[in-house]
Amino acid sequence: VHDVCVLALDGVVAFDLAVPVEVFTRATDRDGERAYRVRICAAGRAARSGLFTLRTEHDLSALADAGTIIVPGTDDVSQPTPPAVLAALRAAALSSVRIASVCSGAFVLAEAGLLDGLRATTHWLAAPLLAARYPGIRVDPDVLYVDEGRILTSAGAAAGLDLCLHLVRRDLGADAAGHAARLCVMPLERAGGQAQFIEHATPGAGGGSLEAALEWTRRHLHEPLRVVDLARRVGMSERTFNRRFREQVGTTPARWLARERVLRAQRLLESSDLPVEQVADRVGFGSAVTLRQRFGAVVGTSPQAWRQAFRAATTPRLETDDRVRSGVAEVAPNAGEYGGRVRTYDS
DNA sequence: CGCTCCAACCGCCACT
DNA sequence: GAAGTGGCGGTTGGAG
Repeated sequence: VHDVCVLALDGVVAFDLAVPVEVFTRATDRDGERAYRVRICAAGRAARSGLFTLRTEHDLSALADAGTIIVPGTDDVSQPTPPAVLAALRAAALSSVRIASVCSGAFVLAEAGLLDGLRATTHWLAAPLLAARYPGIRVDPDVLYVDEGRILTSAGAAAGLDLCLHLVRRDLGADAAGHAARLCVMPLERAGGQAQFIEHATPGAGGGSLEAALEWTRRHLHEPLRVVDLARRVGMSERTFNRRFREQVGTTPARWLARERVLRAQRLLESSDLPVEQVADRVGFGSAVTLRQRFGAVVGTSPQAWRQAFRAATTPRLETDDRVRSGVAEVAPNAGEYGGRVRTYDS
């Protein structure tokens, strides 16, 4: 079982802490078994948090054998992180562990020197401060999360949810992530590159929500779809449709569409033996070449490699744990839409 | 890998 | 005047 360790610092934001705890404790693999072992650890086994103090069974030594470390935000980024915590994080980073921050947790990673030279994000309010304090970090204040492979950062708390689901999708596949998302009653799983600001459609106002249109589109992914036609379907000009789309979804129609097609393809690869050529066709990509290109940008690996890693990770019951972990590490060493070497998408 | 072509996107602006 | 719409055209980037 993949080992997730959530680090509780003094002043930890309860919501940031709860999100990974809930997502990872509920996520299940294909056989319905819990896929993660989740621990909360804190220096001295205790952490203050606003209205309460949290006591836990694990101290910082738990970081040493974690597969994934999550660092939630704290309420005061001007407070220096205890040296012992920084040391434990640095030591852990030397292994193959994956480290992710939520919200202002990015400041802790930065302080530990783990973000130098990397792209990263944090809550939009704190982004300027992060950039000013650590010039070596390429701070992107506009995205929900940044995946640099072994190091991931996410924006405000709700983006932490998107980040956790993203990790589940990398580890266990699109189906498991979709299931986890439904447990959270998430309306849509958002891509990392989406804007932090999304104008929420006020019911009844103006042209109305695009949600129905998105749903229709998802059901017709396999058809050739052009933006003009989608706009016509909802009775808007292409120009207005583009505008509404950016406001409500946080990205452009074509990018959203490509991502939806990739996620559908990912599921098909997991659940069927269809050749890549046919998978491409079924999800509406013009060719297998196009599928491979887009798939790589989103998932960080090739369709064929994903299928094999997925099979290897889920079929045999014995030794599943190590295979999940190492399989992922091998397949997606720098995965993600925003992985350093992977072609970036927005921005 | 490089080339060509065209859809997609977006700034600008006139118009409701 | 404020707010929203949509057409135009230039640039970009994706598909083949």
